[in-house]
Amino acid sequence: MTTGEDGRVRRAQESREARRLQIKQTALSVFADAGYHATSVSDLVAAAGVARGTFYLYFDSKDAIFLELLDDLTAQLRARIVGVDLSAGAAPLAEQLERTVARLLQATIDNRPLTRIIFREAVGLHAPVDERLRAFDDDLHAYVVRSIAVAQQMDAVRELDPAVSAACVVGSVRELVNRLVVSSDAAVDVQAVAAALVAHHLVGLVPRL
Amino acid sequence: MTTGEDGRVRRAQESREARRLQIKQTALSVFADAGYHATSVSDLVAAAGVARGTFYLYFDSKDAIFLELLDDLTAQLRARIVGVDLSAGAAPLAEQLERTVARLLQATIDNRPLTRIIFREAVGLHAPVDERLRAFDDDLHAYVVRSIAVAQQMDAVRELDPAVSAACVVGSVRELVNRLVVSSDAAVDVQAVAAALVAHHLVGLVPRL
Amino acid sequence: MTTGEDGRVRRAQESREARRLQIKQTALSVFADAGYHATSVSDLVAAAGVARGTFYLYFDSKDAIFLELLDDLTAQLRARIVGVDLSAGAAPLAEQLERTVARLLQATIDNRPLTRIIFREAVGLHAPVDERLRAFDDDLHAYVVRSIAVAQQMDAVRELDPAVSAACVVGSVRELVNRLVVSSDAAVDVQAVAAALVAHHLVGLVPRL
Amino acid sequence: MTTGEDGRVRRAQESREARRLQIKQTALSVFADAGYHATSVSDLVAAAGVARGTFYLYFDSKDAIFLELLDDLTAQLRARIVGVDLSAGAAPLAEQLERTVARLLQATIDNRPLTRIIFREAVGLHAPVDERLRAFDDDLHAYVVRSIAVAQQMDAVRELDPAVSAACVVGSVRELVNRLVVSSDAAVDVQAVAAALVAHHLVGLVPRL
DNA sequence: CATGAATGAGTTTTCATTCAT
DNA sequence: GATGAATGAAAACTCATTCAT
Repeated sequence: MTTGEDGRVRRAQESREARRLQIKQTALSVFADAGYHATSVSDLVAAAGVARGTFYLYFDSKDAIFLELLDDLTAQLRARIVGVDLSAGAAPLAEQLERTVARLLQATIDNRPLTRIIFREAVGLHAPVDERLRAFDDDLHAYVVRSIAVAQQMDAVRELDPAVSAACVVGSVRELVNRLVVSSDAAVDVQAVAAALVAHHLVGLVPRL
Repeated sequence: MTTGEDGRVRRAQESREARRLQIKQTALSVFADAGYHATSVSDLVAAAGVARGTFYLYFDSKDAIFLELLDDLTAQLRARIVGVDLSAGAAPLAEQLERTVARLLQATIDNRPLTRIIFREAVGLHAPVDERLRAFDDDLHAYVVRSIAVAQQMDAVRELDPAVSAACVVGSVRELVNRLVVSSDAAVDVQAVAAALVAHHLVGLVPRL
Repeated sequence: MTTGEDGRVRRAQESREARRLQIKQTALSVFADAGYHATSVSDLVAAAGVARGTFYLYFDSKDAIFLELLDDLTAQLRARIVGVDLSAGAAPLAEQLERTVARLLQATIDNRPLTRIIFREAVGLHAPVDERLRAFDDDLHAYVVRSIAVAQQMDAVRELDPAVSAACVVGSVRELVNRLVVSSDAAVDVQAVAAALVAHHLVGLVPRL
Repeated sequence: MTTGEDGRVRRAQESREARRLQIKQTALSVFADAGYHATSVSDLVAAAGVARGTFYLYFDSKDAIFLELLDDLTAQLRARIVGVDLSAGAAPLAEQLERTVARLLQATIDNRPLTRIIFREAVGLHAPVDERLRAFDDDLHAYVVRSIAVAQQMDAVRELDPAVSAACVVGSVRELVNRLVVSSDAAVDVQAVAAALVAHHLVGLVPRL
């Protein structure tokens, strides 16, 4: 192998990646518009401007490209979640939680098409998709359960059932994403929503005496 | 027409209804196991033990039977929701809410297969299904928003954003149904879960000073 | 068998015939409106107000009732055709022919629904129908060929090819029936059309010197 | 694009056209043998030796290919009809008409399978087919009516009802096509038949004094 | 005789995937 | 690597006919 050939190989690989990305991006918008089932491979290749065979050169199947898009979103969401810092000198708990919730909401807004796909019809498509979504949901739930348990040991959180409270928190975020991102095109005041959500869960509906 | 013929007509109608119900029940379990898209009319008739044509004698289409099953559940759930009574002498708010939540959870448990279908893949199937689920979700949300607003006027509920708080409540119920009914076969202590959920939303996570 | 039973048997047979006729008449109008292929047995029994099984008590199949209706028309048409009388003292040839043509046209007008069915789609339905229509057409053609041949021997008709001339006569009648009865609902001056048709064929288009 | 690629594209298009034509030709013979209704898409693909999907790659539906075949024939027939030239020095009227009739007959003989389909069952199949055949028949009739009217003004044609005479002419051609092309496989002396037909209509059956 | 629920082979059409060029 | 014609299994749905009641 000469250096010249290395360069050629590299350029070829870059070109491959670019083509792959292009197909993926156009697929994302087609899936978001029409939905998974209503989207055919014909639609994907037409949108990407490649031949049917070319599609299968880059992706194993219609499912495979959908799973990749799905993994992209869950990876982004996971990256947005950071643990709370309960040490002295850290920012107040409410503020920390608000930042995490706001980051999550913003990530779903930034990926509105994909979020829509997942919320609107990803579940039940078939096993691999279900598994991923279940796993993401479980991870999120487990993370909140752990956080609550830790806080309870520090007497920073009330002695409620951590599993139920965690489900309430996760379900609240999910529902808000559904209402704000999936079912509507309106602009969202992410900070305000995050603040209201955190306040709701921290202090509850009933006013203190 | 003689009495004897009336009897024949009646028996025939009963038999028709029985057959209809049988097809519907078996369809329910097939849909719940395999999902809407993965279920073909062939699967439905095989499960019901009738010929293809017989299915179409009782239902217009695969969609039609699915919509009927869907309407059955949402009707049941709607019937479970009753307003709170804030007048003097009424049962405590928390207790009233716990009862409603427990009734809802129990209804979903009693209809586990159908609940699964709806939670797992009803959304995004196609317009009529989406409309019904959106309508149910919106009704639920609007109901909670109104309840919160009334309670706020009586100073029984804190001045939080009612829309966000309602989303939190609805989302919490939805998530718990998802975790307890859809993703698991385990028995559920409905009363305990309802109590924990209500407590979470009423008093919040942070202990009072 | 007693006389009383004979009476019962007779009444039963009359009732059978009446029911049969009723089914046939309603079938006629349904076939005429919707066409053979677009008419289902369901349509026929719904129109007759009998059960599906009852239909098969009186007719072997959907084809069978159609064939009967077809035979009714061809029988009527055959009865309308009478030979010309070329003996001295008979009515003029033109007048005799006009009467036959007028009778034929009138018969198709009197049976407009059935005529429509046959002209619009009977051919090609399947072998038995085709055979009957071919047979009727051939009979008509043969009759005209014979008539022309006889007239030629008497020097009453020119030395043209009798087969071609017969086809012209039969085709002319057929086309006029098609235009006047099948494709239109307008009233028809049967006498005038018959006269024009006979004149056309007897003296031709080119004026004599 | 290089010349080589141009060549590939061109060959591909030629191959596409060839395949399309092959399917169409085999469909023609299947339709002609079995009839439209008795022919299923399965029959068409079996005859063409292609997969079911391939058929739909080239034609939208069973109706679509049938309509194409139908349009092919009516286009051919329309092209065969030319107006008569009544100016001084033109060929005799009878000769001109004989040529047109002979051309029409020959065209139907050359397209025997398609002619059979259309004569045997095209009418009443459904709206689009009916419209085309009605339009063709009406065009033909209107053309003959106009020709007769013009000739009448020049005193070249007798004062008969042009609509009836036109129906006679069109019906005669139709009937002869039916007898010679549809109902028989025999060879036809097109010239002789055309001459006899024209003579029949020009001078009529009754000899001049 | 009359009924009408049940049948199941048959229809048209779709679409993810392959492979020769 | 790229192409796109070809595949064929599978889908939803229809309807003439039968037969137990």
